[in-house]
Formats: sequence, structure tokens, C-alpha cells
Amino acid sequence: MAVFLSTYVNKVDRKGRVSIPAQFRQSLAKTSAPSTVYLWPSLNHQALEGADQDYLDVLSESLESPDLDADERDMIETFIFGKLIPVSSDAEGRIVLPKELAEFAGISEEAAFIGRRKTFQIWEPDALKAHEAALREQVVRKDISLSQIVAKASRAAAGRSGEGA
Amino acid sequence: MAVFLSTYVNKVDRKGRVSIPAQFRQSLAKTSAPSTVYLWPSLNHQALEGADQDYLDVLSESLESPDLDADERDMIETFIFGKLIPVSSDAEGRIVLPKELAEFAGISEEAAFIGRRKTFQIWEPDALKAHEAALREQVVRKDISLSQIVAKASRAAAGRSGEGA
DNA sequence: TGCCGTCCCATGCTATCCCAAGAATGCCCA
DNA sequence: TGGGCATTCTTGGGATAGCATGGGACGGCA
Repeated sequence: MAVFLSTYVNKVDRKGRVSIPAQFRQSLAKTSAPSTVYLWPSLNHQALEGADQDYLDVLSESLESPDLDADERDMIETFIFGKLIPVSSDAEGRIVLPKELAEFAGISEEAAFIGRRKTFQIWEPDALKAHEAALREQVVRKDISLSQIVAKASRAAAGRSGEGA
Repeated sequence: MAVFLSTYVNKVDRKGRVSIPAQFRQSLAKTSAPSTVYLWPSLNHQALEGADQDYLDVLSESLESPDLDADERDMIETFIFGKLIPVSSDAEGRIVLPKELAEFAGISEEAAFIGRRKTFQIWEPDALKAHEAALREQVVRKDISLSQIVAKASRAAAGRSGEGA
């Protein structure tokens, strides 16, 4: 599965095309469908989410889980798979941003790609800035630090493996 | 089995014909009966459900399962198989929406196809919007996020494989 | 014989492919 | 260490093919 990192801002031409950042493409090259990415509107933000075929396969499989309640399943099928648009890149590594998705995210001139490991997001650049500012404020307010989070996670992992043994 | 994704809104002409979205057709092309789709009224919504031959075969087979209680079996046989209408597409990839189904879903001018992976639904566009708005409210209210659901599902899957071992 | 459903043909629009060039980056050599 | 060269990436525009949509004609059933 591809790994997406960093932030890139690329231009959207008048046909709605935008280059996938080269780094993302290199990552996609290793997946089972290198020239196809899947886009859908974010559930929680005015932004687009993107992923590769392999991620979608995992997601699809997780929907078969009997532990999901009917509401959640219906929601995912409607809002993710129902909105999901497979876009294939051209020879230059560009994709066409579907109109309804571009509108949803308020993207017209430029698009900011931000890697989120297994998925990435596409934002209108100013909206992304605002979002980041808001998030940073929370970091300060809640006094969050990276080392804290890592420590917490590894403590929890140790606990689980202890139970299992 | 065909996979249906995305949402498409197509026009219904005065003969009741509507184009199957090209993406759906490409998906159907790989199935055992590419020019036939099966339609039936949704159990839960004022909309139509659709699927390909292969899905119906699987569904039919699952009815043979001894785990199914008699009520459920009766319900499916009555409301799915009892209402099922096979429609075949013409050379242009259009189907004729059976009158009673179009009326049931309130479809007249336009029809919205929404992919739901193994099946799809056909809605009157405004009804679909309303349905989505209602669902979205639930997303906000329950504070659901995609990564949350994926995590939950994979945790559950891990739990099951653990039990099995 | 009239009506309805199916088939065939025509057309405007949209998306896809192909070709091309400027800009930025990294590498190599002096 | 600095400048020049080559490669890659991003961006732009034109041509082509596919798709959605509409109307007419033929054949079957009532």
C-alpha cells in the first residue's frame, strides 16, 4: 500500500486537471493499480480524500465485518462508495478533478495535496491554512506533544500483548 | 461480480429510457450476463435496487443456508425475488425503467444512480439529496469518522482471527 | 388495425489522448 | 566551490473518441 507524505500545491488548469505530486506517483507505482487513485469527499472536512486501490480493498473488506452496525455500514456505502470516483492519471501523471468534488472542496485555481500516510487529502490552499491554524491552536490549548503520544501508544501496545500471552 | 461506485444523474426520456452510467456498464461487461441488470424496489427506501446476474446467484444460494430463519427467507423471497424485474439494455447501453418501479421511486425526469459496491440504487435526485442530508446529520451527531470505522473493523477482524487460532 | 415496445441512426457535448514547452531541480565537471 | 548541463516535473493547448440523449422506423401483440 502506498505511503503519502508532505504537502504539495499544484495548479488546476481550466480543464480541471492537476498533477499528482511526483512523490505520490512514485509511491503509487508500487501498488496494484498505479495509474488509478480514488477520490471522495471527506466526511469531516470541506476537503477531498484520496487513496490507492489497495487501501480501498482493505476498506471494502472491513465492511464485511459483522461487527459494524447497519447504520455505519449504510453510511459508509452511501458516503464513501457512493461518492467514490476512480480517476486515472494521464501519461503526464495528471488527474481530472471531478466537478462536484472540486466544488465540494472549493477548489478552483490551486489544489494542495497533503499526505496522511495511507491516504491523502486535497484542499483549497487557503482552507488548508485555516484548518492547520485551528488545529495548531488545539495543540497549544491541550498541551499535546509528540513524545507524549508515542509513549502513550507504546504503553497501550505493551498492555495488549501482555493480555494476549 | 461487478463493482459499482460513484453517483451519476442521467435523464429519463419520454419513453422511460435511461442510460446506464458508462462506468457501471464497464463493470457489468465482466459479468456472466453483461446486458442484463435486475431491478427491485428497495426494502428500506423509496428507491430502486439493482444488481447483476452474479450477485443474484449468490443471494439465491445464500437462501439455501440453514442458518436463515424462516421469516427472513420468506421476506427475501417475497420482496426481492417476488418483485425482481430483469431489464436488458439496448445497443446504446440504455434500459427502460419499468413503470411500476419508476412510480415507486417517484422517478420521472431524472434518475440518480448511486453505486453501493456490489449493488446500486436508483433514486429520484431530490429524494436522494434529502436522504443524504439525513444521513449526514447522523455522521455529525454520532461524530463518525472513516478512520474510526476502519480501525474498529480491523480490530474486530483481528479479534476473530485470534479466537480461531 | 392501432398501440406499444424495440431497434436503428443521428448529434452535441464531454472527457481522454497526444504533442509540446517552460521551469525547477539535481548532477557533473572544471 | 561555482557554473553549466541534463533530467524530471509541471503546465498548456489541440485533436480525437466515447458517451448521453433525442427522434424516427420497424415489428409484434392485442
